[in-house]
Amino acid sequence: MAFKSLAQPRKRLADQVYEQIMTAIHNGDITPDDRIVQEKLAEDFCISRTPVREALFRLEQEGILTVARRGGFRIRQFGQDEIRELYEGRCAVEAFAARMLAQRNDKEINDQLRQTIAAAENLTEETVEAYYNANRAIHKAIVEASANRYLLEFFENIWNRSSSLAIFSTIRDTDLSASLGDHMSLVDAIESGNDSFAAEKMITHITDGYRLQIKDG
Amino acid sequence: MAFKSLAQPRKRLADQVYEQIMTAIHNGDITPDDRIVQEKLAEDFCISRTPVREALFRLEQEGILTVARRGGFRIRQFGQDEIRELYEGRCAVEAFAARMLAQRNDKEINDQLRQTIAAAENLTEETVEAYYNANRAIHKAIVEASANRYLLEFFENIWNRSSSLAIFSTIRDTDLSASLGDHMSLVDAIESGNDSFAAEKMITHITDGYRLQIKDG
DNA sequence: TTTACGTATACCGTATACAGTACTCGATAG
DNA sequence: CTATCGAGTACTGTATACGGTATACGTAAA
Repeated sequence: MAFKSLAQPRKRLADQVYEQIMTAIHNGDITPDDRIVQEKLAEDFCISRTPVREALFRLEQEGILTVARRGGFRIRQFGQDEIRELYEGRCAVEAFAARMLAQRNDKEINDQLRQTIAAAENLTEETVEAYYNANRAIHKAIVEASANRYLLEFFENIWNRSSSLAIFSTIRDTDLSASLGDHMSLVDAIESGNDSFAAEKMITHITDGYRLQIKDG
Repeated sequence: MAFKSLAQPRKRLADQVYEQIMTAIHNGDITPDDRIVQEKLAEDFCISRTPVREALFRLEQEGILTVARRGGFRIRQFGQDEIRELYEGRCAVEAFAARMLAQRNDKEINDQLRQTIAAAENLTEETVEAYYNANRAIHKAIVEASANRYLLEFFENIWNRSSSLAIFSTIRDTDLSASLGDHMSLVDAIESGNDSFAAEKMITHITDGYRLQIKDG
């Protein structure tokens, strides 16, 4: 007798609300101008305010929403300073991941990374959205390979904040190919086994992306 | 007419509960064996379950509490793997802070750091607790000096998890002086202006602490 | 027309109520 | 004595109710 377990862990409504808002932000269904109000949202979802409340607070704590005056929340906006700091945060996390990978220098992992990069860079459509997703997937793969749950947590923390503005993807089409092509050389650096070199390669890679970003804005 | 503003921003009960639990954990008033139950806690505080609930979820999200079976929460325990990963997380964050400081190489900041370190290392009592606080203060000062809110956020995130076990302070008395003395050389490294060197110096400093930690456990 | 003020309302925080789920533990059958 | 079942209970998640605070808005005075 082999039944599939249907015990779903923690099926709380708040989680679903959280997800829905997250994707709504990602799709642009919620813009930075919109004011998100507990009561209104609860009514839309046809549930009570309690779970909505919980989801909103979580999103606030993660820096995705911010309290609006007149009550309610808004999508958090970023000034140039904060964007720079986000990139610096990325450097800290991802450079150390690269460093760890270089120290380990595991052929299997490196090959796997190459495959992931190749697959991700093979864009079916050349939109900014597609580029963003590919770029994020590649960088996430690197952090995941480092096998450190905190690095991964911080990675997601940083990138999730950008979902509203797609901060890390505001790059003109002309720059796409150049930036994408650089990823393989990250693995080259890792494969050298020189951990400092790998870390610095990652930093310059991210910093290059930042330069394109500010040149655009 | 000059009255003091009594508008207190966001004076929610949940925040107070959060703080209380946090310090209770820090003081050891809540041990990892204790099971924290919403109803019970609400009764202790003489408030309803709603704000307690909110505080507990926040503590869970921050990785300080974890759901216990039979309901309720308990203090999150760490295996050796997770402790190593915490130290790696520290390396990522603090090494990059050191790197940024070396790049800036601002005499005023460096001098300020030296002063902070000297003040913190001047322990009035030679307890592990005192050592922990001094060490944390010093490292926090470095990250604060980097002036990056995300690095600081991650720093707090990591260190707060350790408050239960005081993970980062389980060092025998004999090692205290050695480990404390090393902090000034961190500033030396920053002052060299060589950013990679500063980063690596921080990594070895933290790794040394980790070695002491595992030798102890 | 502008300013001051009172009232309505929008929204929130907290308390309470209710229903469902998972564990405990004792009783009963083997 | 061990295993199975069922009632009780321990907690939770969600809904609802209530009171308070800040904003919006209309009205009257200058």
